[in-house]
Formats: sequence, C-alpha cells, structure tokens
Amino acid sequence: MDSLIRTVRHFIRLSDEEEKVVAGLFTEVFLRPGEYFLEEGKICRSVAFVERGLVRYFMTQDGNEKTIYFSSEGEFVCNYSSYLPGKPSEVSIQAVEETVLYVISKDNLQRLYTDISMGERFGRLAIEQVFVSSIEQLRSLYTDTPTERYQQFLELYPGLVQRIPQYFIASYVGIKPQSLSRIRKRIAGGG
Amino acid sequence: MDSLIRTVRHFIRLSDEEEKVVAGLFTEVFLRPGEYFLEEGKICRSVAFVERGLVRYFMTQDGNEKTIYFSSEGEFVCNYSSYLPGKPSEVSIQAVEETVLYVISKDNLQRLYTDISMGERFGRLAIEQVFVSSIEQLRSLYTDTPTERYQQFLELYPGLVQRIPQYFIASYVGIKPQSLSRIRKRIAGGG
DNA sequence: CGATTTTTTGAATCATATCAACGTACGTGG
DNA sequence: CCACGTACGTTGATATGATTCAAAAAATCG
Repeated sequence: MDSLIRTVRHFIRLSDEEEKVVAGLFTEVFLRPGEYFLEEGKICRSVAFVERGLVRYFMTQDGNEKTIYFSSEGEFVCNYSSYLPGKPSEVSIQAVEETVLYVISKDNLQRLYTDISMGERFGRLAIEQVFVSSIEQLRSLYTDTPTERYQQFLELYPGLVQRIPQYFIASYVGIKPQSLSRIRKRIAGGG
Repeated sequence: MDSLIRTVRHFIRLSDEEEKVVAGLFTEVFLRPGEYFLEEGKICRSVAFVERGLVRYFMTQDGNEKTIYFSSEGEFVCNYSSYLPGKPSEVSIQAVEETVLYVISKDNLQRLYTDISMGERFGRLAIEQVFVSSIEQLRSLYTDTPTERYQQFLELYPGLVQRIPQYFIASYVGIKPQSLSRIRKRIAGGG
C-alpha cells in the first residue's frame, strides 16, 4: 500500500494512526487482462487506486467498443458519472494488463472523509487532479488532429503501444483502426 | 445572492451566521457582452457563480476562436487547469450576454474551506458536479455526431440559438460555421 | 441608409469511414 | 511439429462528410 499512502500524503497530512485507518479502508484487488473493475449497466460503488498495471474505460456502441480513457499507475479509477449520482454505468472499466488495484467502497470513502481530519480536503484535491486531466483530454479533442493525439498517446503511455491492441488506441484517439494504421504508416514514412 | 446561497445550501448545511460569512466572501461582478472573466495568458485566480447570463470558454488557434464550453445560470465558472496549478490560462472566459457573476478569490475560497464547518465538503461536491458535466461532454464528443451534438445543444440551452452567433455553437459542436449551416439546413428540410 | 458582421451557398478538396480482402501472428489440437 | 482457426493489422477502392476558398445573401449596428 506504500504508493497509495504516499499519494494520500502528497495531498494531506496523515498521522501514523490515520495512516493505518486509511490502509484499512482499502482492499487489494488483482485483475487479469480482460477482467472488469466495472461493467456497463451496473452501478459504480467504489473507487480504486492503480498500484500496478493499466485499465481502460470503454463504451459499447452499435456492437463495437469505444475506448475513451486509460488509467495507469498512481491514478484513481472510477466512473464518477455512475458513482456520484448512483446511476447505472454507461461505460465499462477493464484491466488491459495484469493490474493491482486498491479499492475503497463508497461507505469506506465516506468514512475516510469524516474520520480522517483532512479527509474532505483529500477528496477535493484528488478529484481536482482527475478533473484537470479530463479537461486536458477535452481540449485535445477540440484542437488536436488524430495524428497529434496518437503521438501524444505515445508520449503519455510510453511502451504501451507494444502491449495493447491498436484498436484500443484508435478509439481513444477518436478514429477507426484502419485509419490509425494509415496514420502510423504516414508517420513511419515521410513524417 | 439568494440563488448562490441556495446552491451552497443544496450541498451543505449552513448556519445563519455562516451564511453571512459566505455571502461576504463573494463580490458581485457585472459583465456586458464581450467582456472577460478571464483572458488567455493570465492566471485564473478566482471562481465565479453565474447569477444571470451566460459565458463561453474559448481558445484562439491559428487566428480564429474555438468555443469549447458554456456556463449558464446556477453554474460555477473557472478554468481549473489554470486556477489549480496556477499556470497561465490557455482559454479565455467571456460573457456572451449581459451577465451577473458572484466572484470569489482564491484566498476567500480557502477561507470558505476552512472557516465554514462543511466548507471542504462543499468544495468537493461542487467540483464533482462540474466534473460530471465535463465527462458527459467528453462522452458526447466520442460517440455523438455533430448533428446530434447540435441538437443536444438546443435542448441544453433552449432559446439561446436566437441570441448568440452561430459560430460559437459551431465550434462547441466541433465543426466549422459553414458545416453547421448545412446541418441546420438538413435538419430543417428532410428531418 | 451604409458599413460591418454573420450566415448561406457553391465547387473543389481532403481526411476519415466503410466495405471487403488479404496478410500476419498466435495458440490450440491433431 | 505442423495445420488450422481466430484475432489483429494492413491495404485497396469507394463513399461520406467536413473543410476550404470564394462569393453572395441576410442580419445587425451605428
């Protein structure tokens, strides 16, 4: 739980006693590639911290999947659109590779907010961080070309291209696999 | 300040005394159409609540503006990508019509967090709400066509089409004004 | 009313989508 | 160890929809 506690400490001060409380609120969950943290139609009732590995968020539309987001080491995982209002989720969250999560239930997160002295502050700062990264993704969708977005993906998740199917990346970039294939060819060739 | 206090009360309990404190932390700001809450390149140092009117977020790219977001009555306005890390803003926030804002400085917001008993909770809940709407916009960009997004805009901001230039809406939808004009023609015609 | 801004329209162009076929890699079972 | 099936990636031809450039029409403002 080291990296989780370190992350909490990055946001707020924790007494040694509180550290134990926090650690006790999370449970370790192992996911093999393809296993789910959240399935479409179900209500998201927990938040997770990625200790190791990678997950993707995807939606099913007209029979095929659209990957819209990735979360990797050190990031928090949750579909807040389902978790916060308690509505059935429109997206699934699935492990892309061998993944270790520290999962906290809604009830336990409430306890963290109330029992830890700076708990609410932690909640606010953590969500602010996730929020800023989603704004950046929005900006990129508005202003960057698919080619640029693919290259940014390469920088953001180095080494990942080799490990995951290209059609995950294609839909994250906002295009079809065939088009990504052509873009890659163009990049490799003339520039 | 009624609607602001009502919104705060929607999230947390406020004593009568705290209500006065909160009201004292905000200042009323009037903006005429075209005036700015935040200009590109400057650091966003406050958060605002829209009492009346409408603002747009836009970026300048290759000489022309791209509107990426609107905030209207009852919503909080801030470029968190600038406000939170204290970096120069890449976007401007501008009044589209006659707008009344209640503005709170970063310092005063900190006071709200610390001096109001459930202040941190309010901060968390308020940003959660904004966050969920940005996720919805992301989802829409990934899965909806420009035509669908335009129709959703009509539903989301009814009556606004008549009051603001179409090229604001076009870039919000993610297309050029000429294309929106053609889409509108298609919708008006065959369906 | 005249000037300026915004919207519409047309024609040509560009990029991605689509449909379909083929190539390649991987893993399983014979 | 090889043959086969499946999943993934590439490629080609064509279609679709948005973009671009340009100009005209319509709306807005002083």
